[in-house]
Amino acid sequence: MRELRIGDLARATGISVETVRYYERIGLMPPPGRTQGNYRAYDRGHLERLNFIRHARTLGFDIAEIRSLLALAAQPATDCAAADAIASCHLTAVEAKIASLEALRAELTRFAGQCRGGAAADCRVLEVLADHRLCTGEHRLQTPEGPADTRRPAPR
Amino acid sequence: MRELRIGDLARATGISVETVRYYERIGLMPPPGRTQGNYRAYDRGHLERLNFIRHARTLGFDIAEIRSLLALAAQPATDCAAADAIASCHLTAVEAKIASLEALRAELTRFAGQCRGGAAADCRVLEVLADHRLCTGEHRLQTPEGPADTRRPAPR
DNA sequence: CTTGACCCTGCAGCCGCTACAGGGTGCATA
DNA sequence: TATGCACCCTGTAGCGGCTGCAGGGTCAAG
Repeated sequence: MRELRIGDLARATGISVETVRYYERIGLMPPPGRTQGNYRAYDRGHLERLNFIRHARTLGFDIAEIRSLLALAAQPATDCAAADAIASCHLTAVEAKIASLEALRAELTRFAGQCRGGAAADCRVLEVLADHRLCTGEHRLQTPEGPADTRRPAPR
Repeated sequence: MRELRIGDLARATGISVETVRYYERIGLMPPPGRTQGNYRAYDRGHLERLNFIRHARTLGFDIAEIRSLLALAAQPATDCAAADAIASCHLTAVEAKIASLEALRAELTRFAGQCRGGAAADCRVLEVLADHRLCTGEHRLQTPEGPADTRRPAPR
């Protein structure tokens, strides 16, 4: 099988050339051999490793986790429990993130899209942001009697 | 009401002192007045603005969105539709993120926590990462650094 | 007069890339 | 042989949204 240039590797995995070089720089990919013209020359092992990395990134594992998983995969005799622990821990984190985003969605649906076309002074969105207690269901305008913007305008 | 030091503002909003200074640096907070000892001196307007920012960040708005929302809030006469559009757009993004995380969770639950205590060579987690097609239900071993087999290289 | 809490500026680092600039290589075509 | 073009190289800087630190200044209490 022919040697692979970095662009071949990129096309084969869907990872950009710059990112492949970045992975090498941070030690996630081993430095490949070089051609006479100083081009990186990859083999099938590199391709498989990069695919492994891509799959793991797609699943949301961070670089440190991937490093550990690669180390475990490189030693087939070790106990698999460590790999399972990483995955389970990651699953828990994903579930937590989903929960917090769902809470966010609940709050946003409470006021987004409720525009009645009025002026900003009556805007439900801006009201809620100005006084977060409104999120809990109350509905009162917070703009004080004086103009809300006695402060200087934001620079820039 | 007394002037507020940056630490007072931080305590009152739950935003760190460093972050308040950062918001000033990027023009999200207007530069406050200074005391004789060159301390920042904030007033109630600053406190309200910072609370607005915190609420918006809590809801996941990014800095650019917050800048727009603040600009709209500062001009009570303008049409509120713009604010509503920002919020609705953000809601859509949140929903998309939830959907993609749920897909992730589905994949992860398919193999995380299935450790039978064996060696890494038989590890379901590492198998899946080495050959993502396994996610769809197949079950065959493929160590990433292992000897080249007859599997064809990934297309694309 | 000293202690300690607070404040100041400026800059570097985090993560995971991404995007240049400024040059070299390799192959097909005129 | 010359030319063009796609590809490759190194190095560096930037993104967003902070966070942390060094090395100093200020201020009120004891």
